[in-house]
Amino acid sequence: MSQGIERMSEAYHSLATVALLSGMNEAALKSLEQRCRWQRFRAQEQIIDHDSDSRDVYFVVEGRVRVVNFSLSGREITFDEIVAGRYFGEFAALDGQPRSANVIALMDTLVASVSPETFLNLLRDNPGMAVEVMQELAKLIRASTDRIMDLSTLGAHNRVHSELLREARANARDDNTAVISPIPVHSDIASRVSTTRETVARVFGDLTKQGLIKRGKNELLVLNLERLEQLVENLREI
Amino acid sequence: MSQGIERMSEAYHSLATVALLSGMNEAALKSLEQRCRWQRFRAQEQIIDHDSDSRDVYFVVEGRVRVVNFSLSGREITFDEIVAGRYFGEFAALDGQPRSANVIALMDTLVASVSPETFLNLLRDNPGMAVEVMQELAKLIRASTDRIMDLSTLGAHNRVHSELLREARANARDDNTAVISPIPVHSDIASRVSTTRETVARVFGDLTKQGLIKRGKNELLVLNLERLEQLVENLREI
DNA sequence: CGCTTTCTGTGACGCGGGTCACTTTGCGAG
DNA sequence: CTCGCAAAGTGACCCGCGTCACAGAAAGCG
Repeated sequence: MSQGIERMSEAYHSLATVALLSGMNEAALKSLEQRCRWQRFRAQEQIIDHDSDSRDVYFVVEGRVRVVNFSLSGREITFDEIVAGRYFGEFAALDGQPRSANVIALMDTLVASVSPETFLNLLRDNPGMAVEVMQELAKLIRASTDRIMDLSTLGAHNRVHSELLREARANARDDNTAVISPIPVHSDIASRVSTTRETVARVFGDLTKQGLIKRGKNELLVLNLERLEQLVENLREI
Repeated sequence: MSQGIERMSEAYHSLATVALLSGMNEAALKSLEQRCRWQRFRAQEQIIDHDSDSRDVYFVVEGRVRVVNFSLSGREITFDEIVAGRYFGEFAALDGQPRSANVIALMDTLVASVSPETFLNLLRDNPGMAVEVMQELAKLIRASTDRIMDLSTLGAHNRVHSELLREARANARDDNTAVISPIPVHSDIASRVSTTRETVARVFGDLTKQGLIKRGKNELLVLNLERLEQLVENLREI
């Protein structure tokens, strides 16, 4: 139902930017490129629907996508974001079960998809690739267990702190500050840590008052990374 | 620090009951059996500590183990239980990262462990096995995302309902009832759905009053599976 | 450049459920 | 049988945070 629009299949592009496939030789890669279905999605377009029965694996060649689910009450839960060079949709291909979530393009995005058979053959022929996929899966599980721990033991405010800290660490500078850019939208953060937009706004307000963060023009400044870390640490201990 | 007790290494047993290894020929299996470290743990003994730096993979040959984590406040979060014939500890072996959780024996348990190198070689030599591991990992991720959804969208009471329903479905009979045996300990359920013992007791009390469940001598009777299902469905919709 | 839409910031309210503090029940050992 | 310890009930309290309801601020867009 979701993909009513007739979608033009693009000319072949290169899969050279896909990290998982970097071990393949040129010929094999070319051949794979031709067996791919190439599609372009615009921002907000849905690439995978939770209850469709496709099993294809997608490589993100350009753009960025978000993996989300919705509760029946409409609450949006974000699971992951996948950038160019990475892939998604492998669970269904691996175990043949229905899709576990929706995938939505966050911007204009170019993807190449392969059938589950193609994907599995790829893994059989390239054991190193199989190991890489397993490592990726292990990483996802670790992230999930961390999130379950957070949801089970932290309050909503502390989850926002810890999410902010994650972002900040990824953009840390060496002077105990960090610049997060562009400024994250409150409701996105809320959806990542399972709380409400309002709670995120309140927490950010508090942190601003305490001089820990500051809104810039197009960026969020974390002024004291260390204090933020302590904040998260301490609240875990209570 | 945790494993102070000098642990007798057992004589070699058979790995024939381990599903993952069922594709191996007899000779290879024998050889693997000899390269294993065989250990027996008594109930409540810790097999893997969250912050030890071992990377071994364990096959459960006899018994049953539980995968748990503790918040700094002492709250216990149960992630999984692994029965004889299955395995655990593969994340650390796959990605070389520290252990993601603790593993504790629930009863007298016999395990066989292999080094990460041995495990990875096994996967390289048996592509089918690699696929099986990937499927298993995918299954774990699916379970995790479900749990994250539950934690994010359901109240504590409903999470207990849905956990009870899961148990009941696994032991359903064809007359719309189910028998869960032995009776699950309230605090265990609480740890599985991230709530408190008290809340589980209250929910069970309510369900008993409503005639949905009943405590037997050594079993818990679910008297109306359908009504229980509706209960969970409806509460999801609100 | 004004107009609409999407974000943000805050106050007030209410209730779900965690916490504490006991009591009661159940069970296995002696 | 009864003692003792673990598990199960249950009431009272109370506070975190989700919900509702607006009022500003920004940011697209025609």
